[in-house]
Amino acid sequence: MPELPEVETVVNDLKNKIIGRKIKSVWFDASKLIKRPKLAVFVKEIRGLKIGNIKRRAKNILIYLSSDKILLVHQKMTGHLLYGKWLIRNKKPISSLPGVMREKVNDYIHLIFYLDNGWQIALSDLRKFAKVVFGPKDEIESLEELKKLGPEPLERNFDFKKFQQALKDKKGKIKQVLMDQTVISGIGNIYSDEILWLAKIHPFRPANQLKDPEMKKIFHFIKAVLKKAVKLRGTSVSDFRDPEGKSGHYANQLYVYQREGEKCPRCQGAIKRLKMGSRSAHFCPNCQKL
DNA sequence: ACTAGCCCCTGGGAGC
DNA sequence: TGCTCCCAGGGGCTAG
Repeated sequence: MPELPEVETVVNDLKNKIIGRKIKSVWFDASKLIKRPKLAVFVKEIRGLKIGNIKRRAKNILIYLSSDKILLVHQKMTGHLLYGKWLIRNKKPISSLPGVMREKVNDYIHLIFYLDNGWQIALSDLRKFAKVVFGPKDEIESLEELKKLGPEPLERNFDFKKFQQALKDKKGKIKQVLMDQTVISGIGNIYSDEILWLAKIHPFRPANQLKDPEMKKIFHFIKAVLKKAVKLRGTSVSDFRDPEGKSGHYANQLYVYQREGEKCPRCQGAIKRLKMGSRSAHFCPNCQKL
């Protein structure tokens, strides 16, 4: 599932490929992914727009277009933004790049933007959770879902004071607080598990009861883990792919995520998985005491 | 105003 | 082999 490092990878890759290109037309077969505006308006208004900058905000991808428009894409669980060439056969996109194996994810392409250089940006999504929103710049930027987002953990001005401030009054379990996009943006289930294991903090600890040194450790590993994951182009443990369909390399750096029953790399104890709401937390009960 | 929990969705894996 | 059931989970939404 794409978290900050995966989305950052996608944004950086797309920057090199599609800035300056024009969107010629659109194809789709799952209109539910396009939340707004109405389909007819979307198809009509996006045609001919030129791609300016591309930015990441939390796990959202913001594609700035001419005419002061923004295309917002959230990949949610299984969404991929791909750059390639596809042909529509029997209403399904088939890769048309010579020598490129037809990837499984291509069966799940539900939206294609045709560019003026003959290439395409495609949104594939097995579970159809992804979200696409298009509209005037000021309208998109003032969407509640963007405005309520917490600070970006990798930004230089996100210092320990800001982190402390963000955790203050948060009675919830630290893992859930780390994943709360209104507290800090970009962290999901995988990296929260890893951060807390490295910091030796039990995922169920109430956030506002953490001592300063503990908070410092978490703060340190938030930056360290996310930076390293960005460098390694993300984690492909479920099915993250970059725009060329390639996997990230952080998966073999994982210490606890999806390693239930395996030995803790630090103390050789057994890694546990506990339900936390509708999510699961992976941790070492020996290293991470409640 | 908060939070806990359901829901969206579909493939993969376990169990029989 | 083939069926059923459970699981993965970001975030929007609702009920309490």
